[in-house]
Order: sequence, then structure tokens, then C-alpha cells
Amino acid sequence: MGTSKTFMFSPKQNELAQVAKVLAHPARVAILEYISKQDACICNDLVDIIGLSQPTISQHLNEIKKIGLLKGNFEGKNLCYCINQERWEELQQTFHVFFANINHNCC
Amino acid sequence: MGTSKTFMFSPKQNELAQVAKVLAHPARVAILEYISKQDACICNDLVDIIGLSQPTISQHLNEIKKIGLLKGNFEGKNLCYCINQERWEELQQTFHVFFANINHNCC
DNA sequence: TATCTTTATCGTAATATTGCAATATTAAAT
DNA sequence: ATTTAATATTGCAATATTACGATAAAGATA
Repeated sequence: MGTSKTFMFSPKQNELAQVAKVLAHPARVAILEYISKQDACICNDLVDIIGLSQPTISQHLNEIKKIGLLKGNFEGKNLCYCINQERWEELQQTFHVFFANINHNCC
Repeated sequence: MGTSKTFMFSPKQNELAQVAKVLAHPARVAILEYISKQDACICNDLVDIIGLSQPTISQHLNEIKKIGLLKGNFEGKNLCYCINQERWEELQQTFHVFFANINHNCC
């Protein structure tokens, strides 16, 4: 126990849940907002801006990376984290569809 | 440790994260989709439909209730779980704004 | 009243998440 | 080659989540 029984649900349901899980921490929301507010690419002022330790920020970035939301140059000096626009729009659409396809005929 | 440092983030960031957390489990996504597909209000076929135990479904429903997404009659025989339309649209808007306000000028 | 049905709650086990100190890695700069 | 700066990884402690059996509660029905 303690593990979600993902096999019981559809791929779409699992994907929405997986993405929602990434957004389910305010630090990750803040990171995404901050990266996107910079016109240019941003590396790690995030530690200063967000106020969590460097390893913690690194872990959060990794969660965001896992669902494909970051692109850029991840090696060497000119590190660069930025939003992967295509993936962003894909997820935007996923949530849009989820919210749009709900009826609310109620008692 | 183990606790999110919510006090470091804005109310909006925390609210988005809190709602995302509710959507971050496929069972809760499935529950919301199922309830909404019924034209009428639905009580608990959910246990049969979803395939998790009754206490587990009850807990998931409670998480959904906590963020105000369910309304209906929760007492007596004519139990009824259904989507709270106003709250639904509010959260739809919250996500819409989040996704819309992101720039993606990148390297 | 006794029983049945439905939902909630309690207790508990398994697993996941969050956060950080310490350390490793990597590439540029000196 | 050394040092410096930035990021990643490891290991671990604290807490949260997920799931379910057992049990309780509340209302309908016999």
C-alpha cells in the first residue's frame, strides 16, 4: 500500500494526474512563473529568489524536467532553463479539455 | 522536513498547488469525470466503477470536497455527489490564467 | 425494534514526498 | 593544473499520501 493503483486508470487520467502532481507544489509553480517572467533564459537565481536550498531547487527542477516542461542548454557554463513552449501548450490543452468536458447538471 | 514550506509562497501559488494536488491522483480525476458524465446526481456506484475500496473512495471524495468541488445532499438516503459548477469554473479560470500568463522566449 | 444499506471514521502498513547537509561533478577562468 | 562557480547526486530524517480491514453512524425498510 501507499502506492497509487495507476494501472486501474486510463492513460489520459494518469497523464493528467502526473502533470497535476508536478504543479502540486508551490515551489514548482513559483519556479515556472519566475522562469517565464524572464524574457531571456534564466539559470539559477532561483535559489535566491525562491528561498529553498540549492539541492531542493535542483530536485524541483528535475520534476519539472521529467514532464518535458523545460528545455534549454543543461550543460556547461551557459546553463539555461526555460519553458518548452510546445509541451506547455500541450499541457494547457490537456487541462482545458479536462475542465471543458465536465457537465454540471445537479440536484 | 517532509513538510512543504507553504509560507514562502503567495496565496495564489499555494491555491493552485493545493488544487493541483487534488487532481494529482488518477482516481480523483476518474471520480470527477464519472460524476460529471452522469446527467443526474450520482451517489456510490463509484466503488464499483473505480474499483477501489469503499473507504478509499470515501477518502478521495473528501479530498475533492475540501476544495469545494462537490455539492449536493450529503445526508440521509438521497445522497448526492455532484460538481459544484461555480467552483469548477473558478478553478478552470485559475488554471487558464496560470497557463496563459507564461512567456516562452527562450534560448 | 431489528436489520439492511450506505457512507464515514479509525487504525495501521506501505510507500512517496519534501528538504537539507555533505559531497560529487562539470566546465570555465585563472 | 588549480581554483572557482554552478548544478547534480547521495543519504537521511520528518512528514504526507495511499490503501484497506474493521468498525461506527445514520437513515430506510421490514
